[in-house]
Amino acid sequence: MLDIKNLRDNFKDIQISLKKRGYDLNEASFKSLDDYRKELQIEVENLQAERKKLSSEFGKLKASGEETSDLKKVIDKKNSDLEKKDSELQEVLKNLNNLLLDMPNIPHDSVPEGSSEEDNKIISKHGEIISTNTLDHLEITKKIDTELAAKLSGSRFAVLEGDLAKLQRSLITFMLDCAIQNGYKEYYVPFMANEESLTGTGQLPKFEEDLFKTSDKLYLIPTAEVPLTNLFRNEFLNEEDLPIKVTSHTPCFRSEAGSYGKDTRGLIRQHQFEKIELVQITHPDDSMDCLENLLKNACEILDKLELPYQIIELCTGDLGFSSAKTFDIEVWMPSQNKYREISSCSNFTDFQARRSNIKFKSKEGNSFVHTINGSGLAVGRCLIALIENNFDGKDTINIPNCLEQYFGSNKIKIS
RNA sequence: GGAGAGUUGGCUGAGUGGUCGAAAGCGCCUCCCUGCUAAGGAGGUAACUGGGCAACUGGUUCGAGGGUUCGAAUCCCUCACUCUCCGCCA
Repeated sequence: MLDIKNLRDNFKDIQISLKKRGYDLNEASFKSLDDYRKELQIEVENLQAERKKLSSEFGKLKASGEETSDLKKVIDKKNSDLEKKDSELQEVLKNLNNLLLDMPNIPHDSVPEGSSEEDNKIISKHGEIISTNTLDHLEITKKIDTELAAKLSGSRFAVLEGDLAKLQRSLITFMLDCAIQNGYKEYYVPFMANEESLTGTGQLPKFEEDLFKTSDKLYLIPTAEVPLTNLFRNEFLNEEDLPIKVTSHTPCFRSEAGSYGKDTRGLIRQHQFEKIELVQITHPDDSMDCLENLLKNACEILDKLELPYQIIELCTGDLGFSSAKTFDIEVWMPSQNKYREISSCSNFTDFQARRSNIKFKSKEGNSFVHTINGSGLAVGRCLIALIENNFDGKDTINIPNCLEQYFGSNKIKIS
C-alpha cells in the first residue's frame, strides 16, 4: 500500500513511476475522490465536535434537574445530519482504500526501465555449464510419477519415490542449515492463512484467483513469505533488533490459474511444491543492502550445489505487484537449454509494512519497516536442475559434495 | 463438541453510563543528585487521522461488527480470538 500523503504531495512523480510498470493512475478519479473525502471529513468532524459539546450540556442540565426536551430536539437533528454525512464519508473512504489496495508498489529509481521480461537485465553468470544432456528429468528417472499423482489429485501434482523423495528431503535440510548459518531463525508455521495475512503481504484482494481457498475461509499459502512476514503484523519492533532474519520450509500451493498449457510437463510448475523462504524485516535505511545480503545468501546455495546460474534484475514492467526492486536467480536447465527462475529476491520497501502495520520506534518517531524476501531456494526446481545437470548420460546422477552428508551417498543409480 | 473466564496504551494491569484517552507499575526520554557504578529524586511519554506555513487546534480508537442512550471502555446482541476444565483425538 502506498502512502496516501505521499500520493497527494507527489502525485505526478508517482504517476510517472507507476506508468513505467504499466499501471495507469487516473488523476481525475483520485483527486475528485480525495477532495470529496476532505470536504466530507471536515463536515463530519465538525458535527461530531458540536454533538460532543451539546451532549455534555445535556448531561449538566439533567444533573441539575432542568428541562432538556428543547436541547434534545437540537441534538436529534444534529445526529441525523451526522448519520447521513458519515455514511457518505464511509463510502468514499472505502472507495479510496480500494483504490489504494489495487495500486502496485513504486519501482525503485535504480530499476531498469522496460515493458516486459525481454527488458530484464542480466547482472552476472556463475558456474560452468558442462552438461550436454538433452533428456529431461522425467526421462532420466522413472521415480517422478505424474500419472500416479493424477490418480490421487489431478494434473500439476507429482509423486516422488524412494531416492528422489529422499533427495528432496536432503535438499530441504541442507538449505535450512545454510539459512541458519547465515543468521536466519528457523520457524515452523501454519500452511493455511487468513484473509488479513494475505492482504498484508499483497496477494489479496487482487490475486485471489491464484490461491486455493478452503471452505473455512482460510487460504493455502502460496509461499512462506505470507506466514513469516505476518509473524510481525501489527507489531512494534525495537529499532536495535533490525534487521530480523527468519526462514521456514513449507509446501507452497498455487492454483496456476491462467497458466494453462504452460510448463505442463514435469516438476517445473506444480500446484504444490516445497520451498525454503528467507525473510528480512529491516530498517528503511538498510533495506537495499539487506536485499544484496539476502540475494547472496540464496546464491550461495547454488554455488555449493555447483549448479550454473545467472542473476537477472527485473525491469519495471516485469516487477511483481508488491515489489520495488527484484533480482531473480535462474538456474541452468539442460533439457530446456535455458535458465529458469529458482528464486526471486525482492525489496518491498514499506509496501507490505503499511498493509501489515509493522513499525519500529526510533528517536525520529515511529516508522514502517522495510520487508525483503526471497526463496532460498525453490526445492522442486532445484531437484530438476540437480537431476538434469548431474546426469552422466548413462545410468548415474551424481550428488554434489555438500549434499552427501544429508543424502548418505554420492550418486543415484538409475535402474 | 460441552462448561466457564477473558480481549484496555510499547508491556503488565485498574476502570460498570458523562469529570475516562483512560489509575498504577514496568519500559523509554529529559533533568537533578552522585568520584564511577548501583540506588534515589523531579518531570515527560498511546496510536491513527483532519485542518493550518506554523504556533496550534479538531476528530477517531479500549478485540470486530451491530444495537440501546442526548451521551458507551462500561449496558444488550452477533462474530473472532485467547485461556481453564471436560469429552474426543495424531
